[in-house]
Amino acid sequence: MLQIHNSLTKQKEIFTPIEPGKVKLYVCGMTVYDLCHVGHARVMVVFDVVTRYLRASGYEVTYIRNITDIDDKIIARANENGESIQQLTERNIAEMHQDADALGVIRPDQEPKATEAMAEMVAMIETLIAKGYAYAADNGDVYYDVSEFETYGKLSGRNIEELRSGERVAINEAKNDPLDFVLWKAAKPEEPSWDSPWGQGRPGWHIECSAMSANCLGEHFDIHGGGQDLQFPHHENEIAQSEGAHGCKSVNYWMHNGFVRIDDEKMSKSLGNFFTVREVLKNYSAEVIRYFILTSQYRSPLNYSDESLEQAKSALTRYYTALRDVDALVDVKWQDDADYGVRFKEAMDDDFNTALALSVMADVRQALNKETDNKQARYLAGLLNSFGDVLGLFQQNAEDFLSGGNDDEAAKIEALIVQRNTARAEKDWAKADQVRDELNEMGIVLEDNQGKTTWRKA
RNA sequence: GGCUGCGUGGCAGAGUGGUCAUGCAGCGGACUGCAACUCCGUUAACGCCGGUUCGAUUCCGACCGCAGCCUCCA
Repeated sequence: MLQIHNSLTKQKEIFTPIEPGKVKLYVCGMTVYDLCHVGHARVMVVFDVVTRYLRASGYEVTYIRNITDIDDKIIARANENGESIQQLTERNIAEMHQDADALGVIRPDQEPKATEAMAEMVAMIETLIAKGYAYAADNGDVYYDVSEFETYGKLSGRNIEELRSGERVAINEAKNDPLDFVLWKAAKPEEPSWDSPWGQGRPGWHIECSAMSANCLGEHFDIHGGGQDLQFPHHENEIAQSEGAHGCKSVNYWMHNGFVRIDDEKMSKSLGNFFTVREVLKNYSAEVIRYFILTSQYRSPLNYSDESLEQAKSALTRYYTALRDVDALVDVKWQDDADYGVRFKEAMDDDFNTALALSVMADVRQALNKETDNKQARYLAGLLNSFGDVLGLFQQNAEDFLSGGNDDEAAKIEALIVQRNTARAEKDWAKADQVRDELNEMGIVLEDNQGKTTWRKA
């Protein structure tokens, strides 16, 4: 039975969907003013695996991941670049898709954009005002009156008193209370704006997710995910908005993934210590990044380092080496496997423990390497692929992974291998080793197996 | 300051009241012309101090250290 750690209750709970057999999932996606970094990659990969596993478990999943395409940073960046907001956001959306595709992340069923949900947002704000949860200020802004929402703070484990005593609450004279948050911002000159009952303006950040999730999934849905940093205030405010406007519980299970860190510090744009996916891809294949992300449970911090990437690369190389020479059966389903399959399920059912699931796969790999019976070996390889489908691993041809995309050099490498094998046949070891050294310098490792020589990228 | 969470072997990272994680690396061996791959074996851990217990890395408490949130952030 699947258990999910619910941020709302801070404990693992048995997952029960609202509608049997169906799961409605909403994840907060990117604000598209720049390229994705490894932290964004983690969110995408984690919830990709959640979706894949739910589907493999028989659920029909509707997966929504929004795109924030209007906010302060976007406006600022577009101005800096001297381009339109649309140019900036469209380009970054394309870049994001490129990264996500490289990482083997399946596209969400819908990717709603904030700018395409203006009518829904305005309507929701009107409802909130009508119900007394929000007020229009003199300056044209509309604010949410936090004191009106009784359970404000339930997600982040705070109460209004605590928040009020915090040192960093910004002072804003238009608000009745510093804790109130903005639903609608009056337009400043030169800023993009939309019509509203409160004049020209644009939405606050939080309202878009309340509007779009309700729009795509309904007022009450199963799982809402995102990075841990969104828990407060973003998701807290989302609850206040959605539940205030709709008068019902909005989300059953809140899932928050841990941060990617560098030297024990959160990787973030504001700290400037981030690596974009694009940068990392120059040195490591996307699948290595994906494997690295899956080596830790999604709620744990994940420390980014070259060493960790190297470890992931070595581990993945061993899997592909094991898979390379076997003609895997294609119709193997891990769900039918009484040994490894059961252990894999137990791991994944326990709040998507991919780290533990990978250890099961390591056992399968070893069994595969030891297996002398060809039929059984083909089964084990198929099993490994079947697990890989859930984690989004082993989706490429083993040869392609191991050659590291060195196709242009392949002919040269093959020629050198022939040279070396000729030398070996003549027992000219000096010559054979010299050729191998030459290949090593090209970053190519040779493997002599059962009279056959294969190569891979180091 | 308030609120969360965390501290496991060289590194990464699961987990458990009393036999094993696993991966990377290391060491010894088999295989190999030598390597690589693979296999076999192997080393090594549970922040600190108390408490509960027959027994605690695992439960409880104090302490120390770290991170995150309280402001935009995945």
